[in-house]
Formats: sequence, C-alpha cells, structure tokens
Amino acid sequence: MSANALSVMAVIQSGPPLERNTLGDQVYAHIRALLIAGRLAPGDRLSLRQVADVMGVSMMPVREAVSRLVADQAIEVMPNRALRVPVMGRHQFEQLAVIRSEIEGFAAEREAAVRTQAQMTVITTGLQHFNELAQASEPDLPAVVEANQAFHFAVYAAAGLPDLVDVIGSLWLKVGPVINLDLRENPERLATGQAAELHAACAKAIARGDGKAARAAIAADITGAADFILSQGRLPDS
Amino acid sequence: MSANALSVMAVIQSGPPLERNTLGDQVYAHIRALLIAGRLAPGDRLSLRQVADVMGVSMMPVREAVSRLVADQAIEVMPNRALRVPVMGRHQFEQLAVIRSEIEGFAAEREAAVRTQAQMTVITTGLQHFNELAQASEPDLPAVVEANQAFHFAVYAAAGLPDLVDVIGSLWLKVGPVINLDLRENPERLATGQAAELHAACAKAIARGDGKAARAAIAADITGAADFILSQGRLPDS
DNA sequence: TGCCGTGATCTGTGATCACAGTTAGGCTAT
DNA sequence: ATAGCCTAACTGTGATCACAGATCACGGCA
Repeated sequence: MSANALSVMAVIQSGPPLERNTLGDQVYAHIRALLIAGRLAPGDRLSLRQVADVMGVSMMPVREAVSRLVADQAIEVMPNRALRVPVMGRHQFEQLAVIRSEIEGFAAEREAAVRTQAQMTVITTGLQHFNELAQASEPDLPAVVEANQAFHFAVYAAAGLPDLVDVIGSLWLKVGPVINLDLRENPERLATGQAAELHAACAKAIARGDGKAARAAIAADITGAADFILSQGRLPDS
Repeated sequence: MSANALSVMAVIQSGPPLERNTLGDQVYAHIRALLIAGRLAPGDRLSLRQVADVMGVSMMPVREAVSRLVADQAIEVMPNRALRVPVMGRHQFEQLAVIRSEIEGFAAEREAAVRTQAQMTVITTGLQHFNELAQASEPDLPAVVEANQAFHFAVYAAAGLPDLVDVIGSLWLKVGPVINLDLRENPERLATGQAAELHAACAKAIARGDGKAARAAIAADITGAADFILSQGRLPDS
C-alpha cells in the first residue's frame, strides 16, 4: 500500500466509529429512554407483539432489545414468562441508594482530581441549565429530569473511567423508573432547591479540587432524593 | 378457603421458586461460565450457528443468550456484525482494576460490619479450600480459579447488597477472560502465595470487624493480580 | 350468591426461512 | 510472482410460523 493510500486510510478511520444501528438497537434505545425518564412505571407490563406493532417493526427486534434490557435488569421476566418493569421494594431501593452513594461518590471524588478545564466548563453550564429549569415557576419536568441526568453524567464522564460510567448508567436504569416517576408526580420537591444546592456544592468542590467534598455532595444528593421518595411511602414493602 | 386448603397451599408455595430455565438461559449460563473461567480468550470469534450446532439447539436460544452477553459487554459485535470476545487494552484493564479495587473494597468493608457468624464460617472454609488447591505441587487450575471466585463472592455476598454483587459480577465477566486466561498460562503466580496471604489477611480483618483492613486487603489482591498481568506485557496498547 | 371448570385468546419461546453484507480462496491477467 | 477480481460459503438480522403455557371472561354447578 502506498504512502498516500495509508494517509487516506487514516483519514477514513478518523471518521465516526461506524455505529451499527440495527432495528434492535433502535428499539432498545427507545425503551431505555422511556425507562430512565420514568415514562414506564414500575409494574407496567410489556408485550412483545404490542411493542412491535406500536413501533412498526417485527417481533424480532423487540425480542432482541428486551433481552438486553432483561440482562440489565431494567425489565424482568416473571416465572410466568410475563414481562414487566420491576417493582422495587423499599428495601432494594435503600440498598441501591447506598450503592449509588458509594460508587457515584467515588466517581465525583476521582473526577475532582483529574478533570480538565474544558470538562469543568461543561459541568458549570450543565449546572446553570439545571438550575434555570428547576427553579422555573412551572418546571418542564421531562426537561428537568434530563438536565439532572446530564449534570450527573457530565461529572462522572470527566472521571476518565468509561467503564465506571457504564456501571453507573446501569444503576440509573434500575432506579430511573422509581425516581423519575416520583419526580413527575411530586414536582414540589424541586421547590426546596436541595438538589440545586448540592449540585452547586459539588461543582464548587470540583472546581477547587476537593475530592472529599465533591463525594459528600453527590452522596448527599442521592441520599436526600432517596429519603424523600421513601418518605412518600409509595414503595411496596417486599 | 378451608383451613386444610390453606395448609396445602402453604406446602406448595414452600417448594422451589419455580425457576424459569429456558434454553436461552442455559446457553447464557454456559457461555458466561466459559468466559469467566478464561476458556474463551479475548479475540476469539463466535458464530451463532456454530454455537447452536455444538450445543445441539437452534439458533434462537443462542441469539438470545448472546444478546444478553452483548448487553453485559462480555461479547462485542464489531461494526462488521462479527461477534467476538472483546480484546482489552492495557488502558482499559488498568481502569477496571481501579474500579474493582474501589467497588469490591467497599463490599468487603461493609461486609466486615454486617456479617453473621454463619457467613464467617463460609468465608473461612472457602479460604482453606482455595489455599489447599493453590498450594498443591501441581495445582488444578480450573479448580483454583473457581475457588478464588467462590472466596471473593462469599465475601461480597455477605455484605447484604445483592445489587452490588451483580455489579461486581458484571465486572468479573469483563475481566474474567483476561485474568483467568493469564492464570491458566502463568500458574507460577500462585507459587508466590501473595493471593493466599491477602485472602487470609482479608478474612482475619473481617473476623475482627476491621472494615478498613478488609478493604485494603481486597484492593491489594486486585491490584497485585492486575500489576502482575500488566507486567507480562501481553495486553495490546489500544 | 359464590366458586370452579372450561374455552378462546394472548403470551413468550423456539424453529425455520429469506436476505443483504462480509469474508475467504482460487482464479485470471498483468 | 503478485495484484486484483470474483465467486461461493458463511455471517448476523429480520420475518414468519408453530407451540405449550398462562390469563381471563363466561357459564354451570353448589
């Protein structure tokens, strides 16, 4: 191969990573987004054929997508072979809050140590975006949910551990239906501004490289939201 | 319902939880075990039809199992749609060691605080079992790998956070091919007895409820194994 | 009125076929 | 001898059909 051809190949390879966008992938992304946004509530049942009809595809892509979501434990197959969004008991929800506090706290702590200036600006603008949306008189709830998610993952992504981000993403996928369904039904929690305060505290801690403080702020954010939801008393005992 | 019928129902319900064992589940368990044991090496290619033929089933259960393994990132689909065991670069392997040190260390620390006596005996016997196998003159490597896994997960399971165990399991699924393939090819690492020492230190720390020490021992175990593998220099740069 | 068997209907699971895209190997032409 | 094409086998993806088991409403018995 000539030197010229080599450079051509290098240019081609530098392009986007050739993402494989099968129908199964699209269905997976669609359902996953619905779950994280809380549009699908715990206990909701799914039917492969119905989903296939609604999305205008055959049953096969839906099967493939659901298989992956089952592996993520974002959907569960009951012993009856029925599919549903898992109903999370108080106990498991508390456990996940503990786990998330530790893991996401670790991500924030590490992030404070390794962040770049560019990542800092992303976080700051994400923070502002969230604050504007959350403190509006009539908050656009789906947008707030998305902004909250964007802020958190901006922090985690800057830790330089992609696999850790994946782990956190899978945890969000599990708690998403509970947290965001709750936020959707109890928007008054935003009014207290607790989340905004803790986000700001986290951003400040990161700015000055104080890992411990960043970890504490993230942990408090997670624990606070979890405590609020638990205090609502809507989660089953199980 | 009569009192007699009630008791009959109670007896029936006391049976096994009616586990759903589809062909897809069996294929999934089979391939997963091969991956964790290092029997499938990084870079190995898979073919749905070949696996189906070998296991004596149709292509469908294999597709379902592979979908889940792809979701776990235990198998990757290349842009060409080819399936293979992911080849892990030095960089990612180091990252996973950091993540595992933190998460598995946390599990060990928490475990030291909440363990029961019964769980302690399980851990102790697991430790002895591993030591016997590892210090044999000609170690039975697959058995050692399994005993090592059993010891670690006995510790993690006792932390009382099943979802955390799942997270750790998914991490093991990613690093399993690298670590256990290495162990299979470099059994002399067992001779140093470093792993056995750290396991013993971990068990002792747990016995006296010293969470920090338990965390440190587990972290050292993970980091030590990772450093050894990295020193072998077999992992690609990527 | 309340309970239980029974049927139609719908469910996930598995098998089979069709197809476009890729890969590998032998062939030809230079 | 080697570069390039070209065919044949094989790949994952998607659609369709078949089937056993579950669900639920209806109707008859107590």
